[in-house]
Amino acid sequence: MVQYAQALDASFAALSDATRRGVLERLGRADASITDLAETFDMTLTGMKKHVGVLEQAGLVTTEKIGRVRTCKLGPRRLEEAAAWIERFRELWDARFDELDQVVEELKKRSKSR
Amino acid sequence: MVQYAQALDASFAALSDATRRGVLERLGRADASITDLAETFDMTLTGMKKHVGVLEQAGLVTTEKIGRVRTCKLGPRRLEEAAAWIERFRELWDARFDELDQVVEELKKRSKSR
DNA sequence: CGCATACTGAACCATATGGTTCAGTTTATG
DNA sequence: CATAAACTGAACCATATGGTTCAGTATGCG
Repeated sequence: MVQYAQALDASFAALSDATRRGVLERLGRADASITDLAETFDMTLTGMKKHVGVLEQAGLVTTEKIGRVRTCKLGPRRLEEAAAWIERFRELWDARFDELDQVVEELKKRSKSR
Repeated sequence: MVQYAQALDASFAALSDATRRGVLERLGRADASITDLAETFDMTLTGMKKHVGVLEQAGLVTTEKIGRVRTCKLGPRRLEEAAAWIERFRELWDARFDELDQVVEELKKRSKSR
């Protein structure tokens, strides 16, 4: 259960940066080298490499170095867990709000009778 | 579009901590005071207050202080955006993998004809 | 070989994060 | 009124994050 939590930590943390979300979208269109990505997001090679490292660590991206070039591509579908967490939580959330809706209805009735 | 990105940053960042995810789940069951939450997660009041602050900042939680007690409850459904981003991305992801399947097929054909 | 390309690693920097303690303030309650 | 409870804010700490520069290493190409 702890590992599961850590995986979620890593996934959500990886998604919490706009540049990294952009990289994921970019890689959704086509594989790219570090240089490609660095240029697209106007950043140094070193900086982009760190972002890719974070994504790779989270399992969202895989990379392979062939010759001089490291090619980045989308990794296995690690977002399933994150999506599942949100989904599970939304159900809970909805249940909670349904409860609140009832309270609101109750208040409306009361204000009318005043 | 920038605000939208920042909202996503905040949502995902808020979810990237196991304690905060736990707080959300806890609040899904019932509203709670800072003291309640601090005890549940074995943490100082001050520490918990910071976590609640992060969740509130991200719009995932709202709080109201009545008398001495600040009551925390789930906020408006801010996770919709986050869920939507992941969902949109998953479609892209699936498309990408389908595409790759096609490329693989293409390569198989070529290698046969060579 | 010689040079350019593509990446890598170390070091550095400013700021953020996750936590603490300690010293208040405000609000019950006996 | 006195004391306890519940929170708040400031200060501090260690570590992480997001970025840079600089100095390499490894590879491809003419």
